[in-house]
Amino acid sequence: MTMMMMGVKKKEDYAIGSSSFHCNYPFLDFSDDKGSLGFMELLGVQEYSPLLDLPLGSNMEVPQTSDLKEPPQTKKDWPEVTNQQPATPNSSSISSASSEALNDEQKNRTVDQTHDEHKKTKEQLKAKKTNQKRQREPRFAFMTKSEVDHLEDGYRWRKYGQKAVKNSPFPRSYYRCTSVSCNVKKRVERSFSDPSIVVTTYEGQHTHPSPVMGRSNNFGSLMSGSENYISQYYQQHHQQQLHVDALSSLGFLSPKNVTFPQQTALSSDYGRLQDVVPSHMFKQD
DNA sequence: CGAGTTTGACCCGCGC
DNA sequence: GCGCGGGTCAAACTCG
Repeated sequence: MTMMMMGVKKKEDYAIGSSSFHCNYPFLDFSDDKGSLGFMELLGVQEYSPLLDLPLGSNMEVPQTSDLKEPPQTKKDWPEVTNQQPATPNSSSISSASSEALNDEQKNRTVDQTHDEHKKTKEQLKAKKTNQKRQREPRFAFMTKSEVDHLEDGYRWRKYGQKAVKNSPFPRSYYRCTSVSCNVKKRVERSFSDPSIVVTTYEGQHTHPSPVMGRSNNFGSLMSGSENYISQYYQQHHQQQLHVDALSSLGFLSPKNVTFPQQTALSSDYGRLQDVVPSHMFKQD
């Protein structure tokens, strides 16, 4: 699907909520697709250094950087959760109901076994922690204006947690890619300062193609459409190869097919999608 | 019945 | 050492 089929409108064509911040990012219209998204605005892409967990390309224009909940952190160990599940889920769980049904001997045995398992797991984790320098997966935060929290992006996700965010009425949801051996995670949360903004943070690389890419897919369309814009953005910041790698790892674009237009094609107001997409591609009302 | 969600408990790092 | 907050686990639950 192309950008034209998807429809692109200028921001000023929309009035969403009470948001009043200035934005130079593309505004994508899904209204002529059959999906339920309606509209979605890509507000910014934030990349994080895998080593320091600090945002890269810090001069990127993001409306409200405080919306990106990743605090600037120094070298901090990154929890190594992938493939570190307890070996025996059943024995590691302590259920009061089941414990009551057991006699004392069985209870003690079960508890001992449970403790052993916990101890084992902990020791294994500890050993790994001390022996391995853990490295963070690259992370990218997408700020989008959307009516829905969990945006369809072409991959299947399983929610594994939800936490209340401090100083925010909106919870943060944790998702993991459902594909086996794929450890990509993402966090989704709404901005406290502007509830119409959804901040999606991706972490890791998909080890498989998108299961639904190729079919009519809203977010896939968005990313294929906005990849040009994003690529150009990073070209401006001399990080094109890094970002191409990153986006391709997320399944958003194919490095082979990426072409960078001439630098001169970019105006000083490079953030506008209008500047990177021929004007005839815009749907005018 | 399998896949996905909910949710309380737990772990861990960090700041004080 | 302690409390707080972020992140994850996993049993219970829901849904198709």
